[in-house]
Amino acid sequence: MQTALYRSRQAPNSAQAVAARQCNSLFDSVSLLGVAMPFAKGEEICGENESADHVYKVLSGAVRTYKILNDGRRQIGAFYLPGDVFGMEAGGFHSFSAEAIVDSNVLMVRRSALLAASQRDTGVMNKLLACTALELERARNHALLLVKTAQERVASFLLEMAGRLPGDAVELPMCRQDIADYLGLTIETVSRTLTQLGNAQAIELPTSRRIILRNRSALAELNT
Amino acid sequence: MQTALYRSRQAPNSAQAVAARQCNSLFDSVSLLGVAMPFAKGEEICGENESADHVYKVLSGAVRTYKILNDGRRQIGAFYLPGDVFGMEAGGFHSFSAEAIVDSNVLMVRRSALLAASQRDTGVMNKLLACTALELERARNHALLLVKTAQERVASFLLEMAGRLPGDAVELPMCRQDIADYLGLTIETVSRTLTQLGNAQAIELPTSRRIILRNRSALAELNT
DNA sequence: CGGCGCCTTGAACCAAGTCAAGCTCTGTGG
DNA sequence: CCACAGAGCTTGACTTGGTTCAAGGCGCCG
Repeated sequence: MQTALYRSRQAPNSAQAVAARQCNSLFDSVSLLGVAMPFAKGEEICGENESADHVYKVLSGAVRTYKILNDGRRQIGAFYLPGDVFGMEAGGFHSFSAEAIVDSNVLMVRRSALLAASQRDTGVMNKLLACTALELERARNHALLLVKTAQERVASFLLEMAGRLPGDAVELPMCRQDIADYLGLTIETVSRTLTQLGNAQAIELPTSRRIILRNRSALAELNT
Repeated sequence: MQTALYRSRQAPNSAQAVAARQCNSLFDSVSLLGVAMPFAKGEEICGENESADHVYKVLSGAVRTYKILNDGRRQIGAFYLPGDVFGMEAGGFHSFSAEAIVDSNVLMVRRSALLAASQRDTGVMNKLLACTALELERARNHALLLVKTAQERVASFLLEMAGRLPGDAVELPMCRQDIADYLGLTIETVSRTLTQLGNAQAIELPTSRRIILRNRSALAELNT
C-alpha cells in the first residue's frame, strides 16, 4: 500500500500506478486465507524449483529473488518492498529463490486458495492479472537496464528505489553485493560509480546505505 | 535453462508448456472479433507509447518488438513467431514498438473486445493470465541472458529459436543486427561467436540464415 | 556482370572485471 | 571507555572481453 501511495505522488493515474495499486490490494480480499510469517535477515523464503505452494506479500522489511548461474554468479531478479507481492509464477514451480534481505514479515497465502478465489471472483482475477502485468513491466525494465553502461544502470536503480521508498533520502535495505548482482556489475564498479555520481553532485552519500538524490534530472538523463 | 517452448518438446505437460498452449489458443474463442492484416517486411505494426487499442497474434512470418534508447541504440525486447500473441501490455499504452521482420500476417483483436470477453468468460480470462505469465517468463529469461558472456548469449538464443521453430536446422527470419540488438551485443561479436561455435563443431552454418545444431548439449552447457 | 545488402574478419581501443590493499563502521569483550 | 575483530565498502593498478573502426568477401537480383 505504501508503494502505491508513494508512486501516486508522481503519476497518480498512470497505468502502472493503477496496476500497482490493484496489485498491492490483491490480498485484501483473501488475506484471511493468509498467515503472516517472520523471516530473519538472510533466511530463505522459498527455493528455486520448489513447488510453488504459496504466493507472498511483503508486510515489512525487504526481499530479494535470485538465481545462481552455472558459473556460480548470483543474479538477483527483483527486490520486493512492503506492499509488494511476489511468487506469482506461471507454472507450478518457483523460477527464483527468495530470501529476506533484512528481518521481515511476509504474508503467505496458499496458491490453491488464491486460484480458487480468482475463479469465483472476477475482482480477484483482475488483480491477479494486474499483478502479473506489473511484474512483466518490471522484468522488461530490468532487461533494459542490463544493456546500459554502469553509470546508467546505477542511476536507474537509484531512481527506481527512490520511487518505491518514501522521501528523497533513500535508506537502502540491501548491501552493495545485492545491488551489483541486480545490475549485472561487480561490487567494485557499483562502488566506483556511486562515488562518481557523488563527485558529480548528482547524489550525496551520508553513509553507505543512505543516499540522497540531489539532482534527479541528471540521473534521469542517464536513464531513458 | 530452456525456454518454455523448447521445454514443451521434451516435457509436453510441463506447466509452462500448458501456459504456452493456453496462450496460443487465446484468440480461438474470440477470433471472430479479430481481423487478419498483412504487414510487409520492415513495416510498423504499432508504435511505442501509442495507445494500445489492439492485441496481436502472429499468423505467419515473424515480428520483433523494440525500444530506441537515448543513445540511439535499439534494444529488441522479443521475437514473435506464428502462434505467438503480443501487445498484451499492462497499461493502456504499448511499451515497445513492433515491426514485421519478414512479410507477415497478423491477427488484430480490439483490446476492449478482449477485455469485455474476459469479464464474461473465465476461460478467456485464464488464457489472458497464462499469456501474460508466459511473457513474464520470457522477459525474465531475456534478462538472465543479458548478464552472460557473448558465447552464452548466442548459445541461449540458438536453443531458444530451435525450440520455437520446427526441425534441427533453424531458418532464422532475422538478420544479424536483430540478433545483436536482442542479445545486447554488436553485430561483429555475434558474427565472430557464431564462427567460433562453428569451429567448435557445436553448430553448422550452411548459409548465414540457416543454422544446424550439431551438439545441443555443448550449447546447453553454455546456457544454464 | 555489376551493384548493393549483409556478413565476416582483423587490429586497436576501452569500459568493466580482477586482484590486492586499505579504510570505516559496528559490535564485543577486556 | 577503549581495543580489537570482522564485515562491508572504497580505491588503485592491471587485465580482458567486447566494441569500434576499417577493410574485404559473399550472395542475390536486376
